Amino acid sequence: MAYANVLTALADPTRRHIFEALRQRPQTVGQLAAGQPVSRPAVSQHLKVLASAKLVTAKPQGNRRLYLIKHDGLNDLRAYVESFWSNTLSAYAGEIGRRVKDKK
Amino acid sequence: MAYANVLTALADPTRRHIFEALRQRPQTVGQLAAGQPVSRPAVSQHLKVLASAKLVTAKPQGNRRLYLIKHDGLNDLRAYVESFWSNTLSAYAGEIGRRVKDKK
DNA sequence: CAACTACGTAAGTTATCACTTACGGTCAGT
DNA sequence: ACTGACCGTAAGTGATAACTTACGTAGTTG
Repeated sequence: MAYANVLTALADPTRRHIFEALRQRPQTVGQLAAGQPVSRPAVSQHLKVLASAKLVTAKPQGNRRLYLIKHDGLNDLRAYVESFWSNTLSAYAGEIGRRVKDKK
Repeated sequence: MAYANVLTALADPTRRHIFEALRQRPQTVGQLAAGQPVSRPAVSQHLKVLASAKLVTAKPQGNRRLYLIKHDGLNDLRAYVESFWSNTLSAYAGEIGRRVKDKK
């Protein structure tokens, strides 16, 4: 059920921008805010959501906090997406037979 | 960029329930509404969102509309998730240690 | 034709969420 | 200790979105 938090976290465009900015390299809150059209507190709030979804983590360094991506944070979502690929086809096969189009 | 619509579509819990109900078997709007705690028009609105995200499609059958999952609708999201797996690790290599000294 | 069914859409309400400014706390440097 | 930089949180506001009821439309049946 952890993919639910991941989906809601990545549904927001600003949050995706932040997440993809961290994909390039770890960054502090100020650096992230500089690359976004929103204020710094807004970035902090978004980072809080991303952290609660286990997508990012903070590494305090003196005065600042360096945020970086948790690589295994997408595992649940990945598994969820993968499961649809093989599951629905077989489930549909018994239900409506040949009407499922095989686009391949 | 199509994964954005997919993310927002699957971010809503009710919409996920509908989507996963269709995963079992194709269903009409009335059947879907019977399995959900919301009204039938609400299900119709959710199906509209799912259809615009290319996650489901409708197959009119006489009086009713049979909805079923579009299997390739998750391809963009899948590719998006997959791309993170291999990309971030290499991008992060050697970056953290350098950031410690980096003063901005 | 009339009545019923199944569905989509319009209109309106309410709750949620993303954003702002203001404030408090922590750390480094002077 | 004082000052400034960096950051998180509180409080308040505006917009969005999920839901409701009411209505319109297309198809089926008697």
